[in-house]
Amino acid sequence: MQRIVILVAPATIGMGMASASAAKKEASDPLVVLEQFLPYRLNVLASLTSNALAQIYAERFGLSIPAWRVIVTLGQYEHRAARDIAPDGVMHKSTVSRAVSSLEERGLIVRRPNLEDRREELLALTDKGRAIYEAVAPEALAVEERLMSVLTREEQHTLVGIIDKLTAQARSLAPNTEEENGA
Amino acid sequence: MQRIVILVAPATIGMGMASASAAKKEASDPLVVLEQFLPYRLNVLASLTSNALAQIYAERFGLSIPAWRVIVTLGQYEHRAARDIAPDGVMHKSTVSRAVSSLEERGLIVRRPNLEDRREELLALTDKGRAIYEAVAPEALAVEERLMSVLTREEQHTLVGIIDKLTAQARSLAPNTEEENGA
DNA sequence: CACAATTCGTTGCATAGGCAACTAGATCTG
DNA sequence: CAGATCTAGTTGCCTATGCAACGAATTGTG
Repeated sequence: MQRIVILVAPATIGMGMASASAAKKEASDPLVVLEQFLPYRLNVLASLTSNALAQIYAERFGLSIPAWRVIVTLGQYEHRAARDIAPDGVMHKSTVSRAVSSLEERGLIVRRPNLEDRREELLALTDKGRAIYEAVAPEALAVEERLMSVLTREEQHTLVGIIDKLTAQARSLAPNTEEENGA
Repeated sequence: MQRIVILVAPATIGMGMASASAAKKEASDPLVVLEQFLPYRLNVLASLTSNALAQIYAERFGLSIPAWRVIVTLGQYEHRAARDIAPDGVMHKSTVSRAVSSLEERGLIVRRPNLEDRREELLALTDKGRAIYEAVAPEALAVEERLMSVLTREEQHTLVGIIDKLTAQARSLAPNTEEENGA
């Protein structure tokens, strides 16, 4: 089912607002139309998407989104320090720290001090953690698959390039903190 | 010295990734590569984008993102009930309620009981509120403009269609309540 | 008309997560 | 080597916000 956005042409200036339907009347000259504002649309899409996933992570595997990101990263790289969990600094280090603690308590990952640099600890999945990883990953991929299935091959390909470009640009527009900037 | 964030732009699986640390060995067969996982990428992009905007809203105008959404909606529709603020149910009603209270306290909007249905209240910008709207809206549009400027015309056009499709699909994948956070 | 069900909006509660201060360890400067 | 500076990770604090219960008003059903 397609959601239809009806675009109403700007109303004439000076129309009375007496009737009840006035509540939905457009202003004379809206500067911004929220439903067309790209950052808003991106947020709506991202939220819907991660909510669908978060539901799976939480209900079926007891994982928060930060925890999922730790798990999947450790499935990807056998050993990682906490600071390398969110490669692009998307998660605040305190968020990672708490996710790691919680996963360790549940016995899904282990921390081993790095003898070459004792500030950091190397993380790795336990067997139990790997089992969860192997159970949740296909489900996550299936959701991604179902999402993308509404796009043509060409659109899928284009989208990846667009996201690359926009992400790089968005990064340059947020001149913020350089490091573990939360996002 | 300064930590360098390495941006890998192309979507192709990175092999020659110049890594700073030795602990980046890839696992034998990662099921999911986080940096290529679409929902993750969408979240990163949406977060970066709304962070850039949130900074403007907050620092220059003292507005939270929910407050901005209320303001821009009232700039678009002269009178609206609170429940129609987030047309697609992206904001939880309690979030809207709190944003509305805060904006009213600051004298940026007024609430008027709807005599035809006294459960709801109609909201409207005050002059002060409209002034802020007229100041912040162009800035928001400028950010959107700068974001989109890295895309070709065709990509821009394609993107809108893609977001429409993906949003509709994401909605159908999250059958339950459609409340959402934002940013 | 009475009463159940629904809707709008508010609020108490609990939790997530950003921020900043802190500890411990490493690195850089002289 | 000593002190300054930087980095990894933790934690207290605080705000934002989802949830659910609630009151008030409306609508639907008999």
